[in-house]
Amino acid sequence: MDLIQLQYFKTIARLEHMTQAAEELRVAQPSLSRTISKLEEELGTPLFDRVGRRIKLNSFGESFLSHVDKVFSELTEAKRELSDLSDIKESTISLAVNTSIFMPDLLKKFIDQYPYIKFHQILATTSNIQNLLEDERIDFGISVTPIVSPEHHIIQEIPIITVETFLALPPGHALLERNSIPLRDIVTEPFISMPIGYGLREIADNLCNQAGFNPNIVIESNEPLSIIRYVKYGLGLAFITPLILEIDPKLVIDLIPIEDAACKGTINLSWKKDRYLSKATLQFRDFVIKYFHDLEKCQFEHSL
DNA sequence: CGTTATGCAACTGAATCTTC
DNA sequence: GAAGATTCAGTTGCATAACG
Repeated sequence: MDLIQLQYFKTIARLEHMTQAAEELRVAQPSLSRTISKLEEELGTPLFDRVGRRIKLNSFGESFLSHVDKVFSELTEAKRELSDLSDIKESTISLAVNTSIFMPDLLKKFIDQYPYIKFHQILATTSNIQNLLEDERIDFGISVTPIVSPEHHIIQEIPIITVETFLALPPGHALLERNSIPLRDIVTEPFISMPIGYGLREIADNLCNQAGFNPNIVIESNEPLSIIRYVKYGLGLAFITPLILEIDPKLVIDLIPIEDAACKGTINLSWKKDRYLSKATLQFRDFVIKYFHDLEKCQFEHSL
């Protein structure tokens, strides 16, 4: 039994399709078929049920897969640990986020301090972040809504900053006279919004759902600067967090608090418990916590 | 027709043998 | 003992059979 066989097995178990697995693994389908047959022969039990021209992981296969996953997980951990020990400075940290507003500023400041660390960042929904962490395909998740329940035992999640969502209004808008606005008063207003998948969109959708309406989104953009410009041009209202204004001083817009209680939330940092964290990832985690601590302090001072 | 399994030839790499 | 040749087991890809 060797790692190639286990790698092949893992792929077929995931896809439950021999031809697709062969394509993904870049080997000929017959070779893959033969390799798995030999593995099954060696284990003394079939790992897949052949139903007609379909193959399906059976109970032996499921049991074996959980052990194979552990083997690969151990090897990955070992590689990372050795990489640390040999002081390899080419560390890469992978992240999945559902809010990217502060990422350029955060990463710029981190890379200024740790220029040898590289990043791989993807945008993901809250539930995708949870899956990616569980599969160890990312080191950290950053989300504007909690990704797991507190009793979840695989993922560790900590709130790193409290944020309040405000309404951004165009200059001269009638509602600017008010000190605060209940959501029921803006049911018919047009909105500028982040696309689905972004945290701010999740927050906006949740707020509107709780207030009992679907927002009339006239423009979607994933660029905060564009959203603010559209609002300034009077094309609609937008839900935004003042954090964005702290990070980019060029952005100036009138904000009105929302009366509904649900508009306050936290940005959360999450990672997989019991996983070996390299020096680079530990440095990053500490940096993120401090970054948001400073940002919150700054936000608080401005509000005084 | 699409998918998996099988026969066969070619290739690969490790072990062993031969030659110098 | 080192370098090249040979052997052999295991793996791979191509062609194709079997199957639904």
